[in-house]
Amino acid sequence: MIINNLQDLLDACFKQGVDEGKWSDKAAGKYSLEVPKREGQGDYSTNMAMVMAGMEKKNPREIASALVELLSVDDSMIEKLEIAGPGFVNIFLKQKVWQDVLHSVYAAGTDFGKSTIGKGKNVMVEFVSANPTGPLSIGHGRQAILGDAIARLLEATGYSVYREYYFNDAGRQMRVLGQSTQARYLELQGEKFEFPEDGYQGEYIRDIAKELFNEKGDSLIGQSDVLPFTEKAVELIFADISSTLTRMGIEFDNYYNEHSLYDEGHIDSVVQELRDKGLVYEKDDAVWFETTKFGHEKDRVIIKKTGEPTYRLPDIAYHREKFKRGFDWMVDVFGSDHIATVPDVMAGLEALGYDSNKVTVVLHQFVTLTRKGKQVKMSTRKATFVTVDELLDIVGADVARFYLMMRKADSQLEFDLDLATSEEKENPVYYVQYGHARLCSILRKALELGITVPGVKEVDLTLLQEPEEIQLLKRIASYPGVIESAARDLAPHRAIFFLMELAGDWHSYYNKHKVIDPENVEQSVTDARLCLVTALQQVFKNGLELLGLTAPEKM
RNA sequence: GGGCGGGUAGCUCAGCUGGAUAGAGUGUCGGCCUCCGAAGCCGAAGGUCAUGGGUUCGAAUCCCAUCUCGCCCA
Repeated sequence: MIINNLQDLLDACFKQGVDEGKWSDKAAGKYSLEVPKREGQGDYSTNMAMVMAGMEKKNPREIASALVELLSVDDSMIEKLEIAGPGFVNIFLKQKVWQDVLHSVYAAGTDFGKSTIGKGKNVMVEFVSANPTGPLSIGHGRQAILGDAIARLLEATGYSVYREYYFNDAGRQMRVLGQSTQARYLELQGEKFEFPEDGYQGEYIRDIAKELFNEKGDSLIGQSDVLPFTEKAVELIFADISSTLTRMGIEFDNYYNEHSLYDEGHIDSVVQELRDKGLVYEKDDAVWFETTKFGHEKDRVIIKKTGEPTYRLPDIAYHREKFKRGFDWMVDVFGSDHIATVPDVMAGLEALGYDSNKVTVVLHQFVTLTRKGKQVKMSTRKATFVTVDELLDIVGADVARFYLMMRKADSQLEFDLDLATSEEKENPVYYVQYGHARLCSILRKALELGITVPGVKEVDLTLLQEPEEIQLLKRIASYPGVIESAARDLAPHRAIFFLMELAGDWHSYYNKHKVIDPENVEQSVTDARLCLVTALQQVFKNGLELLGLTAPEKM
């Protein structure tokens, strides 16, 4: 990559300065090389002179001019050097550097943008992990898309990725689910029924009851055990969830049942192990874990006096299993309402001798849904929510995906249903996809006119020198770095922003310059531009598909 | 009361390890199709980066305090 080459050159110059006694090595690693925000400030810029000025007690501009002297030895990349402002050294590169980017795109093809920084490492991404109590809500949808996008980015940077969905189909929550289903079943047949006070009121419970009636008739009327109701509900709800995930293009490698932690004795063994290490004690008939030994303010109960574990215990046990299964890195994608469990799990893992730094938790804020300018309150229990399925019915998978990964996880995400459902509104998804379709359209046009698209080695790339062309080439060149940074910081929204910027550059170019125009554009220029178009199409496609979006050829 | 996250243009939000004159989309206003697709482009207006201190060559970014919104825990 261009910036890497330049960084190497800069480092070499810094070292040379040290060797020649121009300055000390105190600033090593402290200076940076970045892309200036404004036009006219170079393709790249370094603050090295300013960083050193304080340390060396010298005038920054003097240091800058010494640096410029060292840098100017290079004549392969650098066109021009400037000292500017308080002591920036602005570096202008030769056009050829940008034009040659097309060679990289052609050579890499569908792999352009991918890297190998994660090669040889196994990472598990745990996400969604919704219990089977109802259809996926928009909040789950955000998590599903975010988790999947993170997984895709990690794959693109060379990691071996394993997607896991963790769930619990036992306990009080499930009993209430069964009771709710039973009540609807009885109601359906005109029998007396008692709806649980905190039961699930959604319409889907009635559907499950109907299904149960279709299968079993009235044979369950006298049934006192709720188990058959719970089981049917779980079965149907899971089928519903997994079909929703499939619609969004999400597949898991594994569904991990919390219950297996009990069956296989992992819960007991965690308690035993903590006890052996003297980190557990009994008080008020409950079992406590001494989290204060890990810097927490108070100890935590792990087994209540009823004998039931608190949620912390299975969470710790589950994560210990992840370690035992040999993952080098574990990424957990949770809603911000799970924040409280995180420190406890981390303390548990430390207590058990594992390195909790290998677990990264991505917490995302909630999705607020607005409809006709008003916020829609969401609750699974009361069923006052829009499901992911309904959303997909309305806007389709591409729009849903795009919107749900457009924001960084830390920000609340406002999903305006009116905007998303209106077909007249302009939509950033279409803006990007249209960019791709437009490229395809030009290539179709070339085909119609009998113009063959030349290979990148057969054209004169120096003919790509319009400012808009250089801008596009720079944008293309930045793509691999964007993907790398998005993966490193688990921030898919950066890839989305890249696509919007790429589309913006392309649409502007399109409106100003013609690719195919035999009367006004030289054949050699058309050839070079067709190569640019082909490369752009590749980058659009790579970027869209990397994020699970489609790249339509026509719209 | 404690913890976490947010507060940047009318609205929704970017802004990466501190950098030069603050960014996009949308909305508003004004232009552009005899021309490869107008789901597009060009231009204009719009800001005390919540507030007050601090750190330094330099702060939307880091530190402290305050206000405020959301989530969680007692």
